[in-house]
Amino acid sequence: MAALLNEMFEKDLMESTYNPQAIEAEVQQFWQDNQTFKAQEKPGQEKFYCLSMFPYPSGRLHMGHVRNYSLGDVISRYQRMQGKNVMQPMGWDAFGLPAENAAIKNNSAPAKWTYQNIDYMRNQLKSLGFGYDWDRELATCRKDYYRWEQWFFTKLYEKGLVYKKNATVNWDPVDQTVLANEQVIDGRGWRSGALVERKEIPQWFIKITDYAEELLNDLDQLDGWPEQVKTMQRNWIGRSEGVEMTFKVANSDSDESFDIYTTRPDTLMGVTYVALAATHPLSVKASQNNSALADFIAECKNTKTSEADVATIEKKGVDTGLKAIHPLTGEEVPVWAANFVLMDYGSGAVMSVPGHDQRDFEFANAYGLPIKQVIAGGENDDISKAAITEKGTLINSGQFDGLDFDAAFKAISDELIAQGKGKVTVNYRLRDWGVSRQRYWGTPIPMINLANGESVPVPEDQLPVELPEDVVMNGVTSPIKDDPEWAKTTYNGEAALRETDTFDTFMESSWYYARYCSPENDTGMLDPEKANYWLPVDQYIGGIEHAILHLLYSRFFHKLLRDVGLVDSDEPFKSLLCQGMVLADTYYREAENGAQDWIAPSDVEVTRNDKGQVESAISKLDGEPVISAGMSKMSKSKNNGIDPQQVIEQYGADTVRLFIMFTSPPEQTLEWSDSGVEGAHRFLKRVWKLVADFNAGETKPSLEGLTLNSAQKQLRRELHKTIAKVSDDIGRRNTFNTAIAAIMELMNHLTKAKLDSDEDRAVMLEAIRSVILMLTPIVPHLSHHLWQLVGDGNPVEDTLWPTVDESALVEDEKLIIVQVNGKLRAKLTVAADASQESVEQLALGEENVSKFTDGKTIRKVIYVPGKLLNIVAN
RNA sequence: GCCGGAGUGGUGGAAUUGGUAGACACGACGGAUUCAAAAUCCGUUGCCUUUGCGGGCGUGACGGUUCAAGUCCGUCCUCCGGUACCA
Repeated sequence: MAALLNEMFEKDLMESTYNPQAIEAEVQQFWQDNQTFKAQEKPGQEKFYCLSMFPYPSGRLHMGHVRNYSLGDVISRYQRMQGKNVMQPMGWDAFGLPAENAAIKNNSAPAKWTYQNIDYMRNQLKSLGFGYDWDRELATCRKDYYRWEQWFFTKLYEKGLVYKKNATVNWDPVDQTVLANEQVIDGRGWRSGALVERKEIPQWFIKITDYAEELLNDLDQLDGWPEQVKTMQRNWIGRSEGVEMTFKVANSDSDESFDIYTTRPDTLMGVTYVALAATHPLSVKASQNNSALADFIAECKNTKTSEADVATIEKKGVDTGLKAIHPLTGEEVPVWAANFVLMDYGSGAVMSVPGHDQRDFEFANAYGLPIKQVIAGGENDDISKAAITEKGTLINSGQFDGLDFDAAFKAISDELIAQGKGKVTVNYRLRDWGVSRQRYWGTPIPMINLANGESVPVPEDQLPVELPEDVVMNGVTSPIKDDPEWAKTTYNGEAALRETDTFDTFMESSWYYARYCSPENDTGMLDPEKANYWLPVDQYIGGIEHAILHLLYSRFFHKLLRDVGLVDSDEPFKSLLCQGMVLADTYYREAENGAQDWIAPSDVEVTRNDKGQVESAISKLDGEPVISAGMSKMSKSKNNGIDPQQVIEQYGADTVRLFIMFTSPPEQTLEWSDSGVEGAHRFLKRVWKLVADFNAGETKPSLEGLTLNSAQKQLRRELHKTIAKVSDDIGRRNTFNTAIAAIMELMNHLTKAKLDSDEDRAVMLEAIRSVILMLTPIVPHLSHHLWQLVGDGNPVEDTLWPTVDESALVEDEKLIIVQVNGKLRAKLTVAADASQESVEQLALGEENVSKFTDGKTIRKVIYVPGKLLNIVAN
């Protein structure tokens, strides 16, 4: 008797309270012991490679990571339940600037800081229950990873895809160092405070422009990518057809000239001046006896390098005194130096047509340069206020008058070609990829600089060029640049120096997805057989902020890998999902100096009025009011980060995952809400209770041979409608929020259902099992545990997704919406096979319908079968 | 500046192909339970109007197409992402 009581007590304990901490630890142990997520090539089975963008090991996971990886895990687990052979790996994008900054701050080495962070964050990922194959883990700062990147770069060099040229950087003249754009604040170095200058230094480039056409065209085959991302990439690559032509300099002794490119050769007769970059060789030469120009060139040194800055600065220029000869008219036009023309882009010179380009128009007005109209503007023919930028018919263009854009393009380019002064070309906005960084914590560039000034790749047998990890950061210079010994080497018996620059960290993140297929391979960059089994990635998930650079570089790298024979496919990522940011409330107080003192949302209490609107916010610490500043991205600077760890400890990983997946659709921003988290937790408790209540009964009857009443049939219809919707939402639409809403709706029906008869219990068991299975990708710990109680004896991870019973969906009645002139007037329930006439008859018989049709003529009746009837009357 | 995206109740969001605007959830309000509270359960909840049935209005702004517009078109506003060395 005592034993029985004890057993009942235990059963009761097990089933009446939801204790996520205990369950989650136990289930995670099960996955580890059973190697549940170890992935192996299985040629007979359909594979699914699901990849989330790997994190930078910044210290702790933030909510953006949790969101990204929850999405990836839900998709992985769903695909597994579709019977696919799923591989989901994880690793670390471990090189980068923050490690150097942290090392300087903490007086330690970037490597040590990085490895500590990786260890901590790996545990955090494990506590969230993500189904990764940890055997494939990689870190890009390990030499067994970056050695292959170095090897690959030397291959690209041999193929002629790598070259060296001068390029502009942000130079801190006090610290004598190169700064990232991020390190330039209001034009000054973030540490030294010195005014930052533009400086040209030699750097390595990879010829991504050789692949511009293919990178553009292959976007068309990426059906699984969001249209907006493809559009952004197309615009970034920026293919244009135009004319390249040569302008000769008039008043020069030698035969000087410069090239310009234009997509609007039709406006050529409207050129009234040309503009050169301040650092263009011709303007530099002209400045030798022109002090105003020399001053201007010096001033332009302080223009920042980022495009956003260049595009928004006040447009300034100085007359160089040079004259250029118009290639067709032979007229002389003034040559100006301008701060908005950059030497790094194109030829460093542009033709200016103030009549038909708004920037040129404003510049011409500011400096009193002539404006000539050569395109008829139609309705908008007034060029006194603005340029006419639309295409149109040529005027004031001599022999070309009357031509439209296409005809003018052809006639003018033909004329230039005939005179040997120009040609029609295709141009790309895309520029070659500069991969040199003057920083320490990155992959050393495997090149050797010889005494004669030439550079050669490091021979294969000397790879990897190892980055020393045990270093001291002085806060300014890279330790490998500081160490006089590190660069010393020999080449063909002669003393030489290694390159001390390191790669752009986008290099490492451009091929990690392929390395996961054979992470331990030490005889090659990839194992082609394994790479071709898994690649391309079936689903890639990451932030929209990577829409252009990372994704374009990875696509480029994949084509390079293909062209050296390492992979067969053309594209790395079949489908792409871009998730939005995670926001949280922000609160502040004005400090005495007027600055904003940001207060953590967890320290703030909000009071609401009886409509639920926020009335005031006070600090929990001192009870004094604080100012609410709305939602913004979780960040240190706004002190509004929510630590995933704390939420996991309080509610469990399943609650965090459910809240994140439920609150917003994946592409949108997600607004953190503590009460929303509680709501998610409440739902899981209701699921637990439903299963516990069912399990308190003894029987688990099968539906087979039972006759259901209409309420039971209705419940089964709800269940199978839900299965259909959830399958579509997760499998096709990636709208996990509506999938969860549908399960919640079903749960609201289930908690009201009876459990009196075998039939009731049979229907409920089917429903409970389906609910658990549908929740498995989202809340895998709870589902695993509940499946042990009511499942079929196999682990839930090896169970297939529930299927829709079409026969349960059949409805014998339909709801018809009745409108008069497009306004809702009645709702009718009719037999599923009712004819249009009978529906019309019924509708017109409704008092609330006839009220609006009486005394009017029915002009038209629109009937959408089984759905809607609209009576048009006046 | 340029490229891309978003804007719907008090709040997050739903409405999938132009066909019931507000599913689901949070909050708020009312009730049950409780000595009391927490937890839980039940109900109400876009705004205005109406005893009720109902009616009018309503998806950032203005205009248009349509029997019908959150959804399509045009013009604009605000916010967010990217802008090549943050990752």
